Amino acid sequence: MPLNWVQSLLNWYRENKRNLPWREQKDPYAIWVSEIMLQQTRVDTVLDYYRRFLGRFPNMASLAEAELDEVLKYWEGLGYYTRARNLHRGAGEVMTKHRGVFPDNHRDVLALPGIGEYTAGAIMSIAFNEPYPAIDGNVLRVASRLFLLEQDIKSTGVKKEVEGLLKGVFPRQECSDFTQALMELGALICLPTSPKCQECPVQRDCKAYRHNRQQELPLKSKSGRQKKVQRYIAIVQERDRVLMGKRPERGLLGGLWEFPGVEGQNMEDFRQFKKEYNLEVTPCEHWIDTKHIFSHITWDMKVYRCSCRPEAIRESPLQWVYIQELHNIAIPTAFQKIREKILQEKNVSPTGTGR
DNA sequence: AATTCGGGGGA
DNA sequence: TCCCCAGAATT
Repeated sequence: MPLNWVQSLLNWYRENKRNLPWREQKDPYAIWVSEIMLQQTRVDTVLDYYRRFLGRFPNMASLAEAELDEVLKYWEGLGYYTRARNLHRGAGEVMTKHRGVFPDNHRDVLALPGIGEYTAGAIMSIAFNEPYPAIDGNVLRVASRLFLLEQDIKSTGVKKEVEGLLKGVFPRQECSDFTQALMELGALICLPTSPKCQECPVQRDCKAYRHNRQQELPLKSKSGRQKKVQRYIAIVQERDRVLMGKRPERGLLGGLWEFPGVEGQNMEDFRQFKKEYNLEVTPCEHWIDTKHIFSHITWDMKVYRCSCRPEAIRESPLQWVYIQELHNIAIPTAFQKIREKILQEKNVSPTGTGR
């Protein structure tokens, strides 16, 4: 009697799984951190962040006691910064509501901030070995081919269908490996384009392969186009300090530091500084241009060295930041080039930065 | 149900 | 260029 596809998949996983740092133990805290980092983020990108983060915040208490700004600094460049905020807040909730012990039931796990259906399922199955499916992009792609699901995989109906199908076949003693095996198959074999069906452990059970339609699946609705926005940025320096602002907690790049700037069509929009920052600046020297591409927006940034009246700064929400401190605050990738140039200039000509 | 939210890698 | 990635929260 041939093995069913679940056993075949499990056998393949145990032979071929990658050695990843979050697979070296079953600590729910460490699994939690890894799952949050891996949301919409590739494994290769996460590896270094994960090691540094766990080195600094090795357990729930250390994370809960840390300052949010330091957590954001460790998240700098990783994107989706709400994840870091929710991770920090979640650690606080575990300390106060669960006596510092990560909850081991689905309801309480799902209630933590930043944890949705996928992450709750991942933690319950991987860390606690319980039969809760974790349906991510990989699993949806694998399932759409394995079961020949011909609807948009982003629809809630397909997710519910996959959830039901997986719950029906969960190997009760091997939930942890099963969840990870499905994702590993999607990451290594059942690729978005040109899947490696010849190496696939469940080829025999794959409906899409049987009908030679694996290239057509999964079906997915198209995403919108990206907008282009010009952004004028003012670099205001005096001696060894530079003017910066902290972005609001909510919204794009929430809670991170930025060089003051406004969106606009032309130079005249520098006047908007008065509205947005309660600050008047006089653009004087065009410094550099830089570009940053987000998922849906492209920032074309025109950067000017500026000056302003000292009293205007006191009335603005902006703050002077020592240039040395630029290393210690969280600045989004969009502004890294500007930061580097300021640091470079400071190091190269320590006496000649004044005008 | 549709948008928002980062950033990087690959076709 | 566009899509994709161990998605969640908001509207």
